[in-house]
Amino acid sequence: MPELPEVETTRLGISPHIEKQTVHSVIVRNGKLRWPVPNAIKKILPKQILLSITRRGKYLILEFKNGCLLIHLGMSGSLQVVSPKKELRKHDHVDIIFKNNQCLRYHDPRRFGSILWTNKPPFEHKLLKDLGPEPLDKTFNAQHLWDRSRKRRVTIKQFIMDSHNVVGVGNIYASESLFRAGIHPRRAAGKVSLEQYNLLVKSIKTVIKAAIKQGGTTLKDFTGGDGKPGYFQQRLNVYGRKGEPCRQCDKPISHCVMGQRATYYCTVCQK
DNA sequence: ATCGCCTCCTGCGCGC
DNA sequence: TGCGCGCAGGAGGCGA
Repeated sequence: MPELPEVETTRLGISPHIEKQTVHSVIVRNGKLRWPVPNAIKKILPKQILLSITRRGKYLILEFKNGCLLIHLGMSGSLQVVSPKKELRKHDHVDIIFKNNQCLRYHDPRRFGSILWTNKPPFEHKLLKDLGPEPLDKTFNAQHLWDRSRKRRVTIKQFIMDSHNVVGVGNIYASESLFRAGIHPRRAAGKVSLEQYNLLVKSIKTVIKAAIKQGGTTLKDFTGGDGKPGYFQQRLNVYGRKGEPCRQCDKPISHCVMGQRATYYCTVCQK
């Protein structure tokens, strides 16, 4: 389950091999992702130069002269740059082969990810245009969350996982940052004070920065591709630790389901 | 406008 | 050891 740090690490890993390169061909072995992979890309992309790879939230944006490829890794997706001749694994659904004999290979067992094409500027695309700020941007601050949360009754956990409020806070980081901020995940977003949002924003930034740093050290080899997601290396305080002692107070970590998502917290340290 | 539930899919872990 | 079942999970879509 790639979180934002894994997506950013992926971007940094693949860019040097394929940026400014010309597409030779596209192979779609299984286009049944979250949405169908548009057949048109097989015609559109060849001979086009990949101008840049950027990121917005968990979307990778591959910019070409006449449009953009938007790639989301979903839960189990990954991208690797490999030799086009490299033996296929199960679930290697799409190859974008470049004239420098490098192949961008999309792998996704659960097929929750997506590969889309848009002719318009990418930020006008329906999936990108209403996204909230990047968590590490200065516009992501306590005032922003406080303003958006007035009179909102959704839980604070669901609120920070909503990409319209801030992008890149996945299920793991939501539990972890709420623990760091001492906020109970079930609190109504509208009842969280500005002061607490200040703590929460700091926590989110800290957790994500640490993960990006980790990702950079553990996922650097994108041409070989045996990297493990950064957060596996991270010391998790609550996520997946149901019944284990809280690292701050020793009380067993609690678990519940919120909005269909596993949620972990400490009833003593989080109010 | 907001909220809560559903859906896509496979691998894994658990129980027997 | 092997089988089958149930569940997790990102996030858009939809009905209430």
